Amino acid sequence: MNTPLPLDITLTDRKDGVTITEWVYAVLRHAVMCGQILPGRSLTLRELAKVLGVSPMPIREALKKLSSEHALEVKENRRIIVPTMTAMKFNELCETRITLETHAAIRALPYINSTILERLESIDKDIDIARDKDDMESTITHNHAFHRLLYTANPHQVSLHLIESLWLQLGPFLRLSTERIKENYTIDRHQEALQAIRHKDALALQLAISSDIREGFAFIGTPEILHHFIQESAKY
Amino acid sequence: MNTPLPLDITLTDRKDGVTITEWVYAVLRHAVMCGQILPGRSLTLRELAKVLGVSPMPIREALKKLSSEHALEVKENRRIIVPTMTAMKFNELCETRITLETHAAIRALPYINSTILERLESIDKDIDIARDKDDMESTITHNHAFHRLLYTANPHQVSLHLIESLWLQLGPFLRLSTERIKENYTIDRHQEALQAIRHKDALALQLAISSDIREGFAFIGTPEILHHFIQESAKY
DNA sequence: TTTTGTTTTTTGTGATCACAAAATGCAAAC
DNA sequence: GTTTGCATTTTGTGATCACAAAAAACAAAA
Repeated sequence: MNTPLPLDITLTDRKDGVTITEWVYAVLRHAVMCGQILPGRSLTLRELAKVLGVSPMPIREALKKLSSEHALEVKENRRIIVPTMTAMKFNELCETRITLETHAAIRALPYINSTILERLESIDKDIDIARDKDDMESTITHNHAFHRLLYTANPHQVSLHLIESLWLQLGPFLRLSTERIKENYTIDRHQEALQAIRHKDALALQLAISSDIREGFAFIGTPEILHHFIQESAKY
Repeated sequence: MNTPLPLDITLTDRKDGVTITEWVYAVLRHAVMCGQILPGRSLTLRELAKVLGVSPMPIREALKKLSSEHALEVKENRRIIVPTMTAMKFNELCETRITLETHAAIRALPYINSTILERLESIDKDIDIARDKDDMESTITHNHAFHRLLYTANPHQVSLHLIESLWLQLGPFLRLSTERIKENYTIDRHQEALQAIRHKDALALQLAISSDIREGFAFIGTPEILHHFIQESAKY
């Protein structure tokens, strides 16, 4: 049998007016997004209910919601697991991210005013601070916030939830990159993106975003390293 | 108050091994996809439970799943409705469809063999037959099957469920096009797509798919007509 | 040691109920 | 006619329970 592995999940406070289901969803989503649960780990209603201190019902709804966003996977036996990964699927996810996010960025460009630009610059500073402190969880969160703010500048935008679904599917592998992210001295392309926004240069923005995404997964290095990561995660 | 409008939904048989929730989901999804429920219509657990002859529980799960795919919308008061539409949002949905589906088609192209090609040709014939019989529901279903088969030729494909989410969001407006689809003598671009596939011509395929999608909504004609449609649906 | 068959436990599904919040219906007042 | 206030009904949420299927644990046989 597999080791139980005690499920180290970041619990937040439940705000007023938030239903239990919504809170459970947010907690589990954050855990997946930040790679706190390894691929292949199976999740049961009663175990999570115990860990989060609620009845199985809200867990059920939250797990189902995450499953339909492909953050989790319902297997044939109805067991719910964090999806496993293949090198080809990983590549598809990255390429789809690039296609969808450059699309969203370009269509948001006309709506970006000075207020939004300032907030983007502010978030970019937060990312640098978090990275300097080697705070992985915070770096990921702020990085997502940067992209999210950019795309939602378009008030008619419909693609964010598609994009977030891709983030969720790649999430479990962000943890595996923790060790390598330092040695590789990864730097993002947000400065180039901001510059492109200031000049209202759609082509430059497209280039910046696609480079940002592609280089963000450069820690993978070679297909061999990715394959090693996948094998590693499959042990549990 | 609004008229109750008796909810005319196509009920199918429930196969063995399919859970009640899955069956309810399939039925409601098909209803939304084919525009059998008008935008703005609010759906309640107990009403649907009565119509489908099941307990409220599976309805609850199915509605939640459809909501997280943006096929339905959970309002602030927790009431679940078929989403309303704006002209700008409609446009965004179409453009996102084009971006995502051309991406999926191009990445599927290397995997299309003669077997798949034959099945695509077969489905295309089905579409023509259904259209000749003015069978709207069947035309829509076969058209989706054509696109779905094309994209899933790529075994590593991850974008289909994103694409289907867009189909679901546009679904409620397919019914509104029923009257106009005949007079406009709409024809699809599937022949061009098949030709491009035979020649392994990615650029031609991209053009065929994007034209197919764009012209598929040409019945909208002008923003004024779309606006009229939206106003019309808002009455209920 | 490995395999096979049987028992026990745990699992998700779905039904039912209690409850607070929201929607509705209806009457009195302007 | 229109608005305002209150009583009634209906709503989704979440807890609890029964149940069949799957998983796990264990025992007997090779």
